[in-house]
Amino acid sequence: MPSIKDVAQIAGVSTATVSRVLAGSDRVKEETRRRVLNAVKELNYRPNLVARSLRSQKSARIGLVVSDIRNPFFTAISRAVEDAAYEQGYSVLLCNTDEDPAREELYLNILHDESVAGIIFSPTQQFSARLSTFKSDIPFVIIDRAVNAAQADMVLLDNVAAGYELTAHLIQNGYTKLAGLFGNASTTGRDRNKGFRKALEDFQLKPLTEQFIPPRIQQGYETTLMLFDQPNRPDAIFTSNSLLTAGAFQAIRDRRLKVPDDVALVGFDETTWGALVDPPITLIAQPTEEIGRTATELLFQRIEEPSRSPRTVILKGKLIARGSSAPRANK
Amino acid sequence: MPSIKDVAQIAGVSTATVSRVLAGSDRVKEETRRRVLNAVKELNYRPNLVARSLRSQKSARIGLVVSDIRNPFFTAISRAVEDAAYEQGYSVLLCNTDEDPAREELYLNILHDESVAGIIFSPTQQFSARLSTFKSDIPFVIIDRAVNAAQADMVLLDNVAAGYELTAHLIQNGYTKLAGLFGNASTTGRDRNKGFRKALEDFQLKPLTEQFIPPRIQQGYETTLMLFDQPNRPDAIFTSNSLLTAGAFQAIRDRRLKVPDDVALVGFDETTWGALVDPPITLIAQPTEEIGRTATELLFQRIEEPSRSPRTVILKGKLIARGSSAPRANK
DNA sequence: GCGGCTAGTGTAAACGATTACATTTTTTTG
DNA sequence: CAAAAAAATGTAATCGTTTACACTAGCCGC
Repeated sequence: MPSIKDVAQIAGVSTATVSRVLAGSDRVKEETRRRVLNAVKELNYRPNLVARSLRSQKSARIGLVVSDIRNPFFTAISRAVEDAAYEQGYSVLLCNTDEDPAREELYLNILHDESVAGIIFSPTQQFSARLSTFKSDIPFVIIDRAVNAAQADMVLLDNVAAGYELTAHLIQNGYTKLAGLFGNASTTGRDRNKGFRKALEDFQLKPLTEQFIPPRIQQGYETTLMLFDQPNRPDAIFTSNSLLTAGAFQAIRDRRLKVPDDVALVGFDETTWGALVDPPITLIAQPTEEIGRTATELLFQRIEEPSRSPRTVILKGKLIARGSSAPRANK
Repeated sequence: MPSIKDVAQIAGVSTATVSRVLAGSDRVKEETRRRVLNAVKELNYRPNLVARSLRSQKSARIGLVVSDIRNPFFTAISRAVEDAAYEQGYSVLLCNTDEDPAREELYLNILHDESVAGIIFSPTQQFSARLSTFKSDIPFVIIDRAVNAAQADMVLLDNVAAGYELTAHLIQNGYTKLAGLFGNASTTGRDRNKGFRKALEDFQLKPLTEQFIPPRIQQGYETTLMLFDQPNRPDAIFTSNSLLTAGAFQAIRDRRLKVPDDVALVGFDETTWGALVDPPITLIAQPTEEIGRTATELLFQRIEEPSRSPRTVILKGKLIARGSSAPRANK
């Protein structure tokens, strides 16, 4: 493995000069630069990033901490972050917390030890609470979930508005007995619940029920079955993320109910399957590409200038109305 | 940020001793060890992995290079790899090639520069061809796709057998005019095609058509529409991966055809949606957790002992028969 | 009582880059 | 043309570890 010394020797210069050429400094004669670049090519030299990192006390790596990579939302986000990062010559360390605060702590430590330049992070609710006490020398950007300790950069969806819009859509299409399934792992579920309530209130309705449960397919499934076993059955189910939507959909099928005639179903996040099932699912699509890209850009800006005042970017979701919430037939 | 020097000073020993304690060497007096550990705790010292990595010329990072993180198969794999790696104290650098050989090369270089300890890699077909010439000092394990240059560790599905089983299933259920959609980016599609052909041959049938196309939803969609425009329409469609399955399914819906009465559909990989659509999709499920875990273990073994003879692990898929290929009604 | 062991510890040289500072070479200028 | 300024390059310290080697102290056997 050639090192900078080998290059220096071949080019007949000092390592300092090689370093300068590679860093793109302009304080180097054109002819020297050529000699160095030739030597680099000849040896097929590539600088050792570990050494560079140690000496310069920074690295071209960022960490991405998500709560479940199998959630299509986070898959899409990580894809976007990775693309944006690589465009800037950064690589991405991906961490999966499974909504487990202990794993969150573990991974943040690891990322710290790895000297990442920054972290993009979707924290659990438990962690958010401690975030104010968690003072970090590493720049970070929060995505998807609001945290109170507002001295952090954030990229969020306007969840209250989205929840409102989705609920209003249901009501306007004639549904009145609404049940809500909300993820309990983050503020996202709570905010979407706020919008849900607000819409019901504005239309002078009451929610049939509101369930805060772990954001898992299985939980969505079980809870939905349970709803159907109640005497007063909902005519529409609002789910606050795609895993719950999938679980609810499955439960509806297993009970051989018709969507939307027996029960309507709406949720969040565009997935492969949302448009494939029959009927296709009405949902609020999040601009995942934009969220990931914005978060990455915000992070780079903060790395650049650590003391800049924190900013929060709030993006709008887009209602995609489909068959699962079609206007209610008169009964 | 405390360094090993600070710890040494507080404990009243040399940095060498601190290092020995941390490395778990036994050549350290019990009392000294206690003093050092106390100092570590007091300072909340965490060793700098970059420095360690530079000095010891190894790192606790591995690279995972997949062709499309949005493919649920790779999502599941990366999840499994990450879990297995972290159990050993390793972190994972995730790279996305999009089936693009240029990006493959880029990322392999980056991983090399980052001094990863090893790489888990699903190469494109183009790259596989060059793999024999690509001699790397970094241990790596190939997953999902066979490469000819057999001096590499591999973890593969028995794709020929899986293709055979899935095809035989269709035939036994009464379908005779089979069309096959195969991904053209890797050997996977080709191997599954082999099984497809073999089964047809064994049952003395001829394929209606075989299409090798990019493994994208859009391609699956367009190709399927095209099939329906041919005079001789298939009564069953075999797809070699879940993105093609999704595309085909969409095309079938758009043409308002009934599954399986008008046309049956089978594919690969368990996805969230496979069981949700109506009818649910018959498929070969891959043991993703096992593939990821095995690959990671193989990689650690090779890191441990670089000269060991390469081994190939071949795992079996599991046929999950569902409605989309139900026995054909007599016509 | 002395050479040889062993256990425990310290000293200092790596690892491969960057960079402050020093030095040399070239150009400008009065 | 000499002095000053600017440009180009080199020297060597440094980042935070690990580790080969050296060293000390205590103990053993003869």
